[in-house]
Amino acid sequence: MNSPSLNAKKIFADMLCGAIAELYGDCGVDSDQVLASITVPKKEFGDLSSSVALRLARIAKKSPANVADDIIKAAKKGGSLITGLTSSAGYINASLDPCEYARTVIGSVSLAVEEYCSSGIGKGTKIIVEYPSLNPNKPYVVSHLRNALLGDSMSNILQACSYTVEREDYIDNLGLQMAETLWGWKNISSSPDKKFDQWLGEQYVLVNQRLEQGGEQMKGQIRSLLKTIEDTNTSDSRLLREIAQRCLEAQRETLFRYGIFHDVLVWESDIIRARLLEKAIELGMSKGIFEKPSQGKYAGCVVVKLDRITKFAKELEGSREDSKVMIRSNGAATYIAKDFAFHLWKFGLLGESFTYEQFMQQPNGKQLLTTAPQGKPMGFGNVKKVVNVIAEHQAYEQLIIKVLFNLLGRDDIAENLIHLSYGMVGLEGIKLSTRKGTWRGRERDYTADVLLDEARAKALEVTKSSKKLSDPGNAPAISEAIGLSAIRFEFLRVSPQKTIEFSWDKALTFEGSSGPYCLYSYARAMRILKKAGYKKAGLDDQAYLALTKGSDFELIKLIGSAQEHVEKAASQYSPNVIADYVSDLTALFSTFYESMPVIGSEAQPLRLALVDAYAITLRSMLGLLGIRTVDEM
RNA sequence: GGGCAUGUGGCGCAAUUUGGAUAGCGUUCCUGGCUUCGGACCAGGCGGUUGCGGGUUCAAAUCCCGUCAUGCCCGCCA
Repeated sequence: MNSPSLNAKKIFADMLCGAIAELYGDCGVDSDQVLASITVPKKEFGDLSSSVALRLARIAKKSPANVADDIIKAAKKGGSLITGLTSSAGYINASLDPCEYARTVIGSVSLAVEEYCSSGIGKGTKIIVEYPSLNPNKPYVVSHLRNALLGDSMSNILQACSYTVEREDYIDNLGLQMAETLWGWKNISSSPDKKFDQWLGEQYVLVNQRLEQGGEQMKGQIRSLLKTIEDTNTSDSRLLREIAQRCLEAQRETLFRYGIFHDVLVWESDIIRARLLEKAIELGMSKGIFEKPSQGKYAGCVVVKLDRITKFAKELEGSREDSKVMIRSNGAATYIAKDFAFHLWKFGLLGESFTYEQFMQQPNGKQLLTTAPQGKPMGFGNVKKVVNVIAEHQAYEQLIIKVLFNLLGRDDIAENLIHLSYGMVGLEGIKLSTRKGTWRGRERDYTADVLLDEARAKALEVTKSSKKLSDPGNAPAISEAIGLSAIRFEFLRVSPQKTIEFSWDKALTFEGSSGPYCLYSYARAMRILKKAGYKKAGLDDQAYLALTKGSDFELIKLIGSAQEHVEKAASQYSPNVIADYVSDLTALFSTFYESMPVIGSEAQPLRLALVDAYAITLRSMLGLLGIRTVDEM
């Protein structure tokens, strides 16, 4: 979809460039800079504004105001869209022909419908988004939810930009946490009496409580379990995979309720089994970036020396060690080694490697696949770009992976490895720990399940007394959608790198800039269309003459910039750009709604088409946040 | 010791990447507005030395230097 706002800017930029070339020749201000100088100003200054004259003032040795006037005089008309240029305080302001621009915007929306907000910038590029990679031994709590929602929304946004997206979830089924979980399974006599992930998470807390009370014997048992689960042929490792499987299925129920889906699960144990790790170590040895010291501190280990890096020197300055261990002296791989192997695979440097089978059918109609020993190759991986949604406290580890690619001479890959880092979620003064069990609050558990239950319950209080529902029986389903919108919006409106002090009450706010307000706005728009018996049809040019230069045109301009916002959200890896846009859009619609009657007005055909364009745009932008609209509430 | 992130009206955020007009939005508080398409609403008002100090520039929340505060990280844990 071509962006109407970007097209308008380009026309304006071309006019400016022509004039600048004529007046100043090759003055060092190129067409990209001219385009970048154009913004949407406050409406009293016009529809578009360029600050390029301010920049040129020095070169031209004139005041910015004179430069602006000269450029306006020299500018040739570039079609009928831009009707006039004026200067003010050195800025060059352009006015758009409202009817023509409205025709472009409304025409584009009604032609493209659901595709209206999408962009082609990622066409032909495969990309992996990995999220949330929660260990399969606990329920989702609010802090994990941020990861899952960011990953889901980011995937939607990249898809809207025509990237081919693989949604991947890494299942960390080896390691200490899982060994502890297995110990609990074998030594604490209790059987699951609730949702399995919740129950397993509670067991895990019990194990940790016992560990704190000491018990060298217990610690020894866990250490030995840690070894046996790495060997895929032991009964313990098979038992643990079953436990993990059951936990995953329970966790999926939560994710599905939140509308979060994946394409493939990649198990840590399969990385070992498929010999990715071995291949990675061989590659590192043969390229000379790994070494195996026979003496000194790292005797018997495989390490990577960090003193040969050609990038990232600043970030690693002052690190306490100049080497990172890949393989321990006892032969066990470190987390970083496995992650490195995984990333070599992601970028296609280790070939196909995995086989897959179906894990389950998802409610969105798509299969969820999983790596598996007796499956078949499916062609995942081998992508150009990787986005890892991982908490900020793992930034150092993510940096090391980039460093390893740098050492391999593959800075191109390092640049395409994106760590979508996000800040931690605090909870009303409590630091959430799944180990200590602080997610089990006094009044409630701070799990994603409970949060959505409460959000739905709060929505239901309002919805059940609503007189607007065509069928009161729909209230529960509508309330679930409203509750979900509140939560998703609350998490996604903040830029990822900020920490969130999560408040149960604030997340369930339905007023102001919030998910439910967006849904409410959508329902109002749908009501107008329904009452008017709106049928989609092309508007004749006469209908556009009813346009004013008030909130109707402001709304059209904002709708016209949807793609630009989607592209910005994608290139900055910031779903909050979409949330901000949706806030502005809904607020502007309210202004329009209050000040410009639709039904019965002389402008009815135009305004109905505008309401329809608004509804389509809002629906697809909310869709990028994973928020689904309801027609009534 | 070093690195990363954050710091913007009482509270929660945007604008910082690419310097540009009076720093926007939500909320709280105050004042108005429902015989007219949905009040989960709208209009108006109060509220800011953009942590602090320098520098660059015609122009700094934005760039540079320094500094303070908060959080996280620098393991043969994951």
